[in-house]
Amino acid sequence: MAQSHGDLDTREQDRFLPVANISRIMKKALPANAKVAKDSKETVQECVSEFISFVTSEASDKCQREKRKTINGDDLLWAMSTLGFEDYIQPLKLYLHGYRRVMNEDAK
Amino acid sequence: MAQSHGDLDTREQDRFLPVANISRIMKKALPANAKVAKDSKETVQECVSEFISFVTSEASDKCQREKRKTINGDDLLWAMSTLGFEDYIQPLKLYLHGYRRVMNEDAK
Amino acid sequence: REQMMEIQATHDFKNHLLPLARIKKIMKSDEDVRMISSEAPVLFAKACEMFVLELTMRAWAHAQENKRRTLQRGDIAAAITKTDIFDFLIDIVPRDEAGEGGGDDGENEGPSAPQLGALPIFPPQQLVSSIPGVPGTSARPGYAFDFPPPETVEAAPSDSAPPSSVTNDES
Amino acid sequence: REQMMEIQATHDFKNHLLPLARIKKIMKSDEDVRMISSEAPVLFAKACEMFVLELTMRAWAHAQENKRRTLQRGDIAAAITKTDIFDFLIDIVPRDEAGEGGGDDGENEGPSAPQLGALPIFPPQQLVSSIPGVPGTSARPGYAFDFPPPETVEAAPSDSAPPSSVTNDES
DNA sequence: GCGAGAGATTGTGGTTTTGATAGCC
DNA sequence: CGGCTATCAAAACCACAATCTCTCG
Repeated sequence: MAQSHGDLDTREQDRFLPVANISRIMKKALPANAKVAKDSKETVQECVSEFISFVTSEASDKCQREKRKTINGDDLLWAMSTLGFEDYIQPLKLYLHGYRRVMNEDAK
Repeated sequence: MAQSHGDLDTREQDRFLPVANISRIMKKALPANAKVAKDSKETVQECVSEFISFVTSEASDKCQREKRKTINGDDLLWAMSTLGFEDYIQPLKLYLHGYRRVMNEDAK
Repeated sequence: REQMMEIQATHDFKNHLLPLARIKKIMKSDEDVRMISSEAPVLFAKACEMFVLELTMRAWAHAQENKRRTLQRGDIAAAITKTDIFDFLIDIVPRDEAGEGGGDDGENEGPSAPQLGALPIFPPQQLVSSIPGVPGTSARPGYAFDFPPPETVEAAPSDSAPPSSVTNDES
Repeated sequence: REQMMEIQATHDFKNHLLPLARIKKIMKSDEDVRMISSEAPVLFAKACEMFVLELTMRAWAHAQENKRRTLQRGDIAAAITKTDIFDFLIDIVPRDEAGEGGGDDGENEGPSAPQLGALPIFPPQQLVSSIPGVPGTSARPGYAFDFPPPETVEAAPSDSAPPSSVTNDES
C-alpha cells in the first residue's frame, strides 16, 4: 500500500509548517538575486519543526517540575535560553510586550 | 476589500446574538398567525446587542466609581433601573432568586 | 409531583433562550469591561428576552395599525420612535425610515381582518409584570412572559428600591 | 499619521507569518504536552522566524564560499554542522552529506559575481538584535528582523506584566 | 484609612456536545 | 416566510490558575 498523499498518523501537513511560509521567511534572509532550492526549503521546514519540539520539550519538563499544566510564554523563553538561544530572548520579550499591548487595547 | 465571511475584527457573529434565538423569542410575543420578515429579525438582533452594551456600559461606570473590577447582577439591575427599565427589575429579581436557589441546591 | 415541579424549574433555569457565552462576548466588546460575575449573563439572558418581547409587541401594534400580519423593519422603527426608553436605539433605524407610516405592501389582510387598529396596546407595566406564581396577568399560557415558578410566591416586597443592595429583598 | 502606525502595528501582530494552529499541533505532538497558553504559539511564530532567518543566513554564507547563488540542502547541512546551538538538528542531515564541501554543481555565477566569500557573517548577536523602535541595527529595510514597533520603547512595561520573572525585562 | 492574607470567584484552555446556520422546497 | 435536514462552528462544561473581594490587624 503506497502512502499516496495522506497517511493518517504521519501526514506531513501535521508535523511541518507550510513550506510556502518557510520559503517566504527564507527569502527575507537572502539578497534579492539569491535562489532557494526545493530541498533547502524542505530541510529548513523539518528543522523548524524540530526546533519547536526541542524547545517545547524543555519547557514542558520545566512545567512538570513546577507542577503546572499550562506551557506559557515565559516557559518557552526560559527553555530557549537554556538551550543556547539566549540571543533570541530580548527581541522576543519586546515582541511579546507589543503583542500584549495590542491585544489589551483592542479589547480582544 | 471583499469581506467574504469572516472579517477578523468585525464579525457579525461576535457582536450579535444568534438570529434564530431572537426569532424564537419574537414569536412568543406574537399571535400564532403572525409572520416575521427577515429585516425585522435582523433589526431586533441589532437592538438587543445595543441594549446589552448600553446597560453594561452604565453598570461598568458604576463599578469603576466604586473601584470594583467585577460587574455583578446588582450592577446590571441598578443600571437598567437608571436607564428607564425599572419595570424589568422586579421580575428579574424574582428570576435571579430562583436561579440562585437552583444553583445552590444542586451544588450539594 | 413536587419533584416534577422542581425538575421543571431546574430545567428552565439551565436552558436559557440565549447563549450565555455570546452575551458575555458582547459585554466584553466594551473594552473597560474586564471581569463579569457568572450570574450577569444569566440575568441579561432574561432581560434581553423581556426587551425583545416588549419591542416586538410594540412593533406588532404598528403592524396592526397598517393591517399587516407580517412584522417588518418599519414596525420596529416605529416602536423605537414612539417609546422613550428606546431612545438609545435611534441610530439603528435611520430617521428617513423611522417615521414611515408603512405602505400596506399589498400584504394587508384585507377586510376580513377585524379592526385591530385599536387593539389593546399593553401598557408597559403590564408588559413586564406578568409574574408566574402570581395569578394576575400571563393570561395565555406559553405566551409572553412565563417565568419558571420561583418556588412559592415569594411575597414581592414593595419594589422600586433605590440604590444599594437592589437584590436584597425579603428572605 | 500616528493612527497609521498604530494600525500597522496591530496588523503586524495579527498577521503572523506562520500559522498558529499548526505550531500548536506540532507542540502537541509531544504527548505530555496538554495545555498551551495562547501566547505560546504567538511567541513561537516569531522565534521560528528568527530561527529560519539565522539558519538561512548561515547557510547562505556556505553557498557563497562555494560561489553559488542557489541555496541547497548541503548549505543547510553545513550551517547546522558549524553552529553549536544547531546540534540538535544533526539527525536531520546525515553526516555523509553534512561536511560536503559542495561541488559547484556547475551553477556558480562565474567571475561576474563579486567575491562574496568574505561577505560579513553577522555574529549571532547582530542577527537577533535588530530591535524596531531602537535606532541601531535593522540596517536594510524589510530585510531580516523587523518587528512591528512596540509603541515607544517601553523601558518599564507598566502594562499588564504577569508576575512571572523572565518577562520582566530590563533587569 | 490602609495593607495583607485567606477564601471566594472568575478567567483560561481543552474536551464534549449541542443546536444555529445554510440550503432547499 | 416557515419547515426541514446535515454539518460543523461554537456553546457548555470541567479543571486549573489567576485575580478579586472582604475581613481583620
